[in-house]
Amino acid sequence: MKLSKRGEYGIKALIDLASRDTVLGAATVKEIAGHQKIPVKFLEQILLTLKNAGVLKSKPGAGGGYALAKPADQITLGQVVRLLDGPLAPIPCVSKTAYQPCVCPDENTCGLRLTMLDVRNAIADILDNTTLADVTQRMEQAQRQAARPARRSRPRSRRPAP
Amino acid sequence: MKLSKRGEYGIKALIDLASRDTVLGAATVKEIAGHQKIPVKFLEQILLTLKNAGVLKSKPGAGGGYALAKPADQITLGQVVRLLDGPLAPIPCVSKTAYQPCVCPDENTCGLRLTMLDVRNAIADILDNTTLADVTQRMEQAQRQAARPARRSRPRSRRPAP
DNA sequence: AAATTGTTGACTAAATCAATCGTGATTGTC
DNA sequence: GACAATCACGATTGATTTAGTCAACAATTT
Repeated sequence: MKLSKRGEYGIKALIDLASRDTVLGAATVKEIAGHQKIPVKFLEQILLTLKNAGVLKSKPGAGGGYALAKPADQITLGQVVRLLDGPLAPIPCVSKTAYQPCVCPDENTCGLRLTMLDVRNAIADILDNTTLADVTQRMEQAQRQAARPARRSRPRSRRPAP
Repeated sequence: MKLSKRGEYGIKALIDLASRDTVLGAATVKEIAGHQKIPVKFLEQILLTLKNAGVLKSKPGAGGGYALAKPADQITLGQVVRLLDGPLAPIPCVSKTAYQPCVCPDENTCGLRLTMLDVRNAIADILDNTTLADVTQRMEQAQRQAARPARRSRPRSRRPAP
């Protein structure tokens, strides 16, 4: 059930790009790699496939680099994970985008399939409804909460021990 | 985000065992492998680790085989997947059972982590609350529904074509 | 036009996962 | 007690994924 390094690095790079000032525009592979502790050459591969898929655009030459090809609220994590990591579904017979039949005699009564379908839907519900913009917004919110004293840890009245 | 073959085969084997008549008791590796189309030798490994973890018990020799070590409603898919496939969490820094710190400067404001934590919780909610008994029960229900004519496919009054 | 900076693509090495093979040890039956 | 069935274990092979390298190619700046 785990996300590959490819997917992890790809998302981190996209978040990095999305949380930059939009005016700054392009960032170089080296910058992102250094900032996010990602092996440079591996990141090149990843950004390249993201570019070929239309998620990123790049400008070669001096002063060039990578930038988002569309607004951050139009890029979902679901798209990205599927691109870099393959289908979200734990097993192919519950995938919507890369369905493959399995060997069981009847898919509609297969116990494994029924449960894994739930899992797939739960994952897809989250990732397909979370955009890069959502993520950066949530990060900023978390940073604001970290800055001011946390409300939850405020001491509250205690009951006397029984 | 995918389930390994090891996990898939393990769950299938357990479902197979759980849906047998409890009186029948043990089933042999060969039987299960044949029934579920699993390579015999691979299944041996899997059932062995399930036995060592206390999920299965085995009786060697003629007339022997594997059986559940405890009632089906006390075995959750979460346990099984973790045993055979490792932690449920997509990335180690959101795992409850196998937490590993990640490289990001602050885990509490890491965008990737925040989203993947949601995903982990969604997966765990399902798998840790689904027992083998739940699965077999659901299978029987699906079979009953498949047997009688489906209500949804009943022909209904059609509108005239425009 | 040359130098610099950066992308592109092909290729290789290491690690993990899936599956198989061979053999030993244990139990029940005749 | 001998035989057959079955689990137990270690080692090995092959495929896939991950990671990293090298050598070209493209555009911008001077």
